[in-house]
Amino acid sequence: MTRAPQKRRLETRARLLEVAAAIVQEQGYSGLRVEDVVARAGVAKGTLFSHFKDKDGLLAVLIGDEVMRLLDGMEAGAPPQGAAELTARLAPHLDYVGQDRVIFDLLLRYSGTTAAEPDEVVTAGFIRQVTLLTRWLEVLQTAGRIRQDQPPELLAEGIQAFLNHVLGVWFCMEHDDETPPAKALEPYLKAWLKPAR
Amino acid sequence: MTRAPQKRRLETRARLLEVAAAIVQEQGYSGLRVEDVVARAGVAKGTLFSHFKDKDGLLAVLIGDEVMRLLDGMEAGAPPQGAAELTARLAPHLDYVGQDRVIFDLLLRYSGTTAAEPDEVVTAGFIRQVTLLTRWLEVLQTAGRIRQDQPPELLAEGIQAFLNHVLGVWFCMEHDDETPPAKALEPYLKAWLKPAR
DNA sequence: TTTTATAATTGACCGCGGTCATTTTTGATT
DNA sequence: AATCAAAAATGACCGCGGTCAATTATAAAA
Repeated sequence: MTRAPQKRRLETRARLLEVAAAIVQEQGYSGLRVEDVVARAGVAKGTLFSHFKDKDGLLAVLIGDEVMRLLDGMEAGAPPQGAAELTARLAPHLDYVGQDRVIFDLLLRYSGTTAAEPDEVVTAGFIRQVTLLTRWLEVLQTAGRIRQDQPPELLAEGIQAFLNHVLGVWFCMEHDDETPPAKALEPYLKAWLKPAR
Repeated sequence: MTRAPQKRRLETRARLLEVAAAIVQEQGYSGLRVEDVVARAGVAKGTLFSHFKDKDGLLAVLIGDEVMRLLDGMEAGAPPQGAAELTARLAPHLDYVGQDRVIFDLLLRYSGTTAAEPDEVVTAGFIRQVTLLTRWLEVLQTAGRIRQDQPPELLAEGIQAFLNHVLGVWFCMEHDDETPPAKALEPYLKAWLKPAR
């Protein structure tokens, strides 16, 4: 008979996340070192890896939480009225992911998965985002403001592809180019959602 | 006055690449360890890092070469006659990249760059692929077989986005799903290139 | 040939993520 | 209280990518 996780353990886990979030706040995602986290949390290194599969597993929870918060904001507002407005609604997401390559890499690594395990907040976020997009697109389709010849799921996943594309280009440019992701996304969305005969 | 790289140095570099390619052949990209390469090449570790920025830099050359070979094959054949045939022409690329996550990650990291440095074969390959796609799409446009309302460059880069998308999903599935990237790509291409009013 | 500046190479060393046999804590059982 | 098994935590240890001051090889200058 296996026992449920005890209170003390959950506290430790919470403290680890708390400390990690604080360090990210101070030094950015790329500055997060496992040794710092465990030191400030007052636990041994092995403990961290008993709570999270690896460093990415820890980051996934942090980033997943943030994505969830962004999605709360997106869901709260009114659905977009047209293809152009869609870009604006996605801008917060692009801004967040675009600020640090670590976020982007991690989201890419997990964002295609459909099976959601307890800790996989990232995966859950991905599913939620595609679901939200699909719902929006359905509305736009019935309103006749975008193409109707494709299922909304396909269109939604296509938008995901474009999101990642413009972000990938953004990071490869190393910010020489001053075209922010949100701006770069527009032509793709316009062409992708344009009504077809 | 700086001197040109000497013969001996070039030989060392060539030997490193040779050995690395052999090890990849035997154990796959993920099995490549820097220590093995330098051991079999008969040089010190530091030497490798004077020839390549880091491990990825070495892999980039290997993978870039392979991509170039694939592109030779693509350019040799006749251009595709329609949107559907495009998928088939891209299949070799998808098969190659889809075989190992390391390849995918590395190509993603570099594939957005436009500035090509001497060693950046990956970048050169990316540019060449987009150029080739653009040329094909131009032909298809004048033949009236795909949409004409968007510049071929945009359509080409959109295809890149879809390529990466289906590959990303492919790797996240960990091969539970039996839909190969080439198959998954089709609906996106059809919808993306479909003539619009 | 000797000297000299620079190119090329070396390998001890470091940082950091991750492991695992061992120890400590905990909560149920007698 | 004493005993015991499972859970949790520990920290010495490892693998491996990457660095850099020191050393050696090389080609031009004197």
